Amino acid sequence: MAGVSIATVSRVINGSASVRPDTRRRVLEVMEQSGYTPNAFARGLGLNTMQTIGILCTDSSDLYLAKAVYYIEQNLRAGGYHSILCCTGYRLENKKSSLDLLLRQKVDSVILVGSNFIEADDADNQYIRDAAGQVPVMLLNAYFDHPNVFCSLCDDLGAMRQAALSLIDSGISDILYLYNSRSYSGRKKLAGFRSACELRGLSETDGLQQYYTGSSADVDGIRAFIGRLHDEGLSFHAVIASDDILATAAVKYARLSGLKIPEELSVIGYNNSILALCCEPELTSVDNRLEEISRQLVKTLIGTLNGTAMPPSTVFPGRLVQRGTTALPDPVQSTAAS
Amino acid sequence: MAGVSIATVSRVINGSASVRPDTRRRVLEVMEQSGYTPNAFARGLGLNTMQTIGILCTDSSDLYLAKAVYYIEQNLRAGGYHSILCCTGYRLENKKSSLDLLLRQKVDSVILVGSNFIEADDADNQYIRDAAGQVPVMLLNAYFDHPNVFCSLCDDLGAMRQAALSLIDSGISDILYLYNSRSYSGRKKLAGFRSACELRGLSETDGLQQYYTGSSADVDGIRAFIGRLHDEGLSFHAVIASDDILATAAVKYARLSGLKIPEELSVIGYNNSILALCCEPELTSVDNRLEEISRQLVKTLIGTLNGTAMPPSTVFPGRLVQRGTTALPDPVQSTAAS
DNA sequence: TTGTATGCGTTATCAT
DNA sequence: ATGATAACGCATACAA
Repeated sequence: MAGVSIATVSRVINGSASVRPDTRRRVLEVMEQSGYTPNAFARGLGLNTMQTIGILCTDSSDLYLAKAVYYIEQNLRAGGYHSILCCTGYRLENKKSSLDLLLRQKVDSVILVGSNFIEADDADNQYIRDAAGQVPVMLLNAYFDHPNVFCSLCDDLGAMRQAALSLIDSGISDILYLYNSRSYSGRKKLAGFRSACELRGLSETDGLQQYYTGSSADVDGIRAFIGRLHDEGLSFHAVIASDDILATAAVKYARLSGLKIPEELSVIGYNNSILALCCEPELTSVDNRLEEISRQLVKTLIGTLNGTAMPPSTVFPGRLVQRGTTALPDPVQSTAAS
Repeated sequence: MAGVSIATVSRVINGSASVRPDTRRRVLEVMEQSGYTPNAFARGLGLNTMQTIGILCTDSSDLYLAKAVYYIEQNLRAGGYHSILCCTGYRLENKKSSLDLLLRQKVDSVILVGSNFIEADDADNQYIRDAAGQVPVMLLNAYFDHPNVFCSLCDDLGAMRQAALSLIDSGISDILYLYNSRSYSGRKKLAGFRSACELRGLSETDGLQQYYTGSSADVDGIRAFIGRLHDEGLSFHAVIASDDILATAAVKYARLSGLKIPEELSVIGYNNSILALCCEPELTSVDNRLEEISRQLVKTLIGTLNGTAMPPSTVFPGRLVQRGTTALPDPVQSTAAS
């Protein structure tokens, strides 16, 4: 002790104005040379917060989710918050128990990364409503209308519709839509594709909307799946995929079938990930503004925690980044993957 | 309160044996219907732990590091620990301050993911020694000999040497070694390549060891870099890369130059990542056993925290997974990327 | 088997 | 401007 009471030390730590400059200096000096550090647990107990946010995601090794987690963590830390990560997998029970685990740990908020947390059957979303009763619940790229639930997302429907319209208007009417997720976002993308078809009067496209059930890591399996579709008589001159990896597989399919890209087969992916650049030719892909929606999410969160009223939902437009797998007129300027 | 003292409640929570079954039942019942939850902060203060591990990594959106973080988090949670993630970037100052941040948060241990935390100048590693004075420090795929520092890693040197030897013994002596990291692991891989060259009497290969300084996300830039090397007169019939993305760029270079793979150019990557499967043809790549070393790391950590003596270092062998970019004799069985 | 009482290291309220 | 002291909610040593 530097001849001063515990209360004054606390005031120095928290930068209270009502402490004489030389007293502050003396205390800081002792703290320095004694290597003193405030006990975070005691602090947490007193303040009822340890400035920690729970990040839930189904699989942080997924290309897209990993980037999202990265951006979120960066922004949170810049805002003075710690990030506790929890990968839940895709089973509802695990999502629930993981969320509970975080709430018991008394995080200040939970961020649900990716739209896999919004179930199609609304009764299954009760766990989200419950959580919102305790802390602000943040949704990245998903939408859920409920008090204390905040969303930051890309207009996947609009972006996918625009991508499809671009292809259709360039003269291709037999487009295979390939998807592998029925999450909130997955449903929106599909709806966007359908919307484009309707707008252009392409009504009989059901057979051209194909759901791939296997692992998305099995690129060759996806390629074979596309090959089978063709062999079974499906005719298509373009593939729009809900994810770059599906699109990559489509490019491999074309190569192994001797189809020229984009002359005989156009391909559009989604996410504008590193995979788009690894492809040959490089993939045209929809950029869904992951960095922006992540930043906005954290901004909304911190505002909410500070008691500021924040918009319950922020939507960003997508952007089609054209590269070598399409030959669209009036191409958007190509940019590096984010 | 269910007619019982606070001490008994605590005993019930912690599963003490000395509490009558019907008392326990009564307490649990009240806890259930009142929605009681133990306060994690108070618990942390009393026990001096919140069962939390700090995970440090330079960039959790990196393909390799993201997978590592994923495996580690899975194993930690299975062991009853929470994971607090902190992405530091590549600057030493930020690594130090991030580590301090975690220690002040009173994590039970820190895990340094990837070998970017071991500096070439040993004086710069003092921050690791300091940390080891407070908590066990775990290193994933790096080596550092110091009390209370534990390592779990792949024998990158041996794996890379074996990969190079395989190529050389198949008759290719002009191999371009392409790398983009001088981390501990990066240095070991380079040493492995050099060792193979020495073993086979290929002494004049300095010009064939090329360091790429640009962003690893710039696939086309890497491809162009390789093209320049060729244009400047460098002759090579194989490329061994320290990372799958560099290898992917080499494959693109070959395609755009009209070189047949593997007849005119063989390519070997490293990490056996999803990129290896996205390539056409698929990449031969070194599997560095990320899942195993991650599991071992957490096993060692939990043992240490439980007071069990654990080996300071565990090394796993690498494994060459042969695919379409090489035509090696006696091929190892091809498997899916992990 | 159960209850009482103390300590954990802060923050915050109230005096001084 | 500073000190004394009461929470904060649990675990635990000790008493019963």
